[in-house]
Amino acid sequence: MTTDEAVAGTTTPPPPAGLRERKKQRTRSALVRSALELFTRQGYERTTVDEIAEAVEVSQRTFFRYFANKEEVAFASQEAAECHFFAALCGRPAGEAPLAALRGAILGAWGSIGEAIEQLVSPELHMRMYRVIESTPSLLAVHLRRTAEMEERLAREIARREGLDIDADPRPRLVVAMFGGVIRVAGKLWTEGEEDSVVTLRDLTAFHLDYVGPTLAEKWDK
Amino acid sequence: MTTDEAVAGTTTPPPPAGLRERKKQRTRSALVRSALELFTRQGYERTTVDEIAEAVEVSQRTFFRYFANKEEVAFASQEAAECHFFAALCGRPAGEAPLAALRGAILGAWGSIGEAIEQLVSPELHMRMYRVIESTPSLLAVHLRRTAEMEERLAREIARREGLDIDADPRPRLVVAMFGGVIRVAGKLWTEGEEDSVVTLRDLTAFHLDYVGPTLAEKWDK
DNA sequence: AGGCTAATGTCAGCGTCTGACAATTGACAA
DNA sequence: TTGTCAATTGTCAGACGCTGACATTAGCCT
Repeated sequence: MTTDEAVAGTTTPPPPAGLRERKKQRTRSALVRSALELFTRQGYERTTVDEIAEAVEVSQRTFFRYFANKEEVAFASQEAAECHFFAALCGRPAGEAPLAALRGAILGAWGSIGEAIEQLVSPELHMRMYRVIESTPSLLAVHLRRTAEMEERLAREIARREGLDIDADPRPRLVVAMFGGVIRVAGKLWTEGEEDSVVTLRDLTAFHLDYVGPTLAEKWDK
Repeated sequence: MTTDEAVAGTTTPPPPAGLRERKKQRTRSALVRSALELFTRQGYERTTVDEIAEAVEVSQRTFFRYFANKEEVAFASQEAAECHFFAALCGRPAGEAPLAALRGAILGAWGSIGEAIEQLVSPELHMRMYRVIESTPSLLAVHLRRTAEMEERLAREIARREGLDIDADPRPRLVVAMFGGVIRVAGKLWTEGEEDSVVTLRDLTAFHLDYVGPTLAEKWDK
């Protein structure tokens, strides 16, 4: 491991990697793009893994070497967006109260969502896929589990910021649970609505976040 | 439909039904019991549908006539408990504030959880299965989706109680989302803990509910 | 008793996913 | 450049979840 990686963690590694590595990345990207394209066009259940693999001209077995299962490829762009959001939270000023930091992070992340994923898929495809996820029972289930995992990470980060022991103080998990609930409500309403743009989702999120009021929102006394 | 059913909704139908019906109920119960027994003993993934069917001496095809998929049988006792809880909410006094009603319903339901399910499986098995669900990724995902569906029903009931239009006022969904988040945190801590009893879970839930404070907790002005 | 219908069993087949082994291809040094 | 090594991929077989179609069994009702 180089010094760079050791310090910066998951920074973008030097692009001119070996031919092998680049080929792998291209195959992976192609699989994601073809999969999301097929999922959004004809539905998740009506798309077989064979179809996806065939579209990229690899074997089915190769698909399962890149993705543990059919669901995983459906969340590829979500994964990128979530990493983006989490990084945004970690970048918030230390003095900010927990809920304010979460609010700032999500609104900022929604604002610059394009940058984080456009090298993988277009923002339009990403958003269409989000709708497919919300309206496909099996995908919705996985989505909620992934969300729960993210909330656990968020709670730990909040606890770290506040200098609290996450196993002794329930407040980090509670404020994150509240926050997550609000995000879900906003996202669901957006899915059911007409407007497609990311901005609409951003505004809707901000509006709903204002409803939770002062609970656990101010600075915590230790 | 008789007058009885029309008034009482899902009341216990007259037990002396036809032989056919009783046989079906026995088969279903046997499938649930065998399934939960196997799931809790050797794990969900390591149990095949064939095993379950074989234990009850029916064909695999028959299993899938009783349950749409392998997951469904895993949630049979949860289903009963959830119905019990929802009924408890509907029975709360009309004057109670939303969060207070939810709180009263869940604590009451946890208290009398046994009655609702002990005719299907033992409370111990029910609780052991809950732990399996929380610790099995695929089941956890489904559990969270089911929870989300229940929260939608709860939000509608809250809106009804308060005389609000659920599509116009976000508060019913928000208070339920908050509530659901708290329940999840409590349930998760209980799963990770040592204590097995239902009482522990009940107390843990009550304790965490007290943390959400006054937000959306008081009576709402229209 | 005998016909009707619901419940069950059997069979074939699709789709997801995995292990094993062989074939291919990039990486790297002699 | 070429040969060796290791990583990537393809092929094959098979387990498991799940479904439609059809035959068989068994409760119900006159």
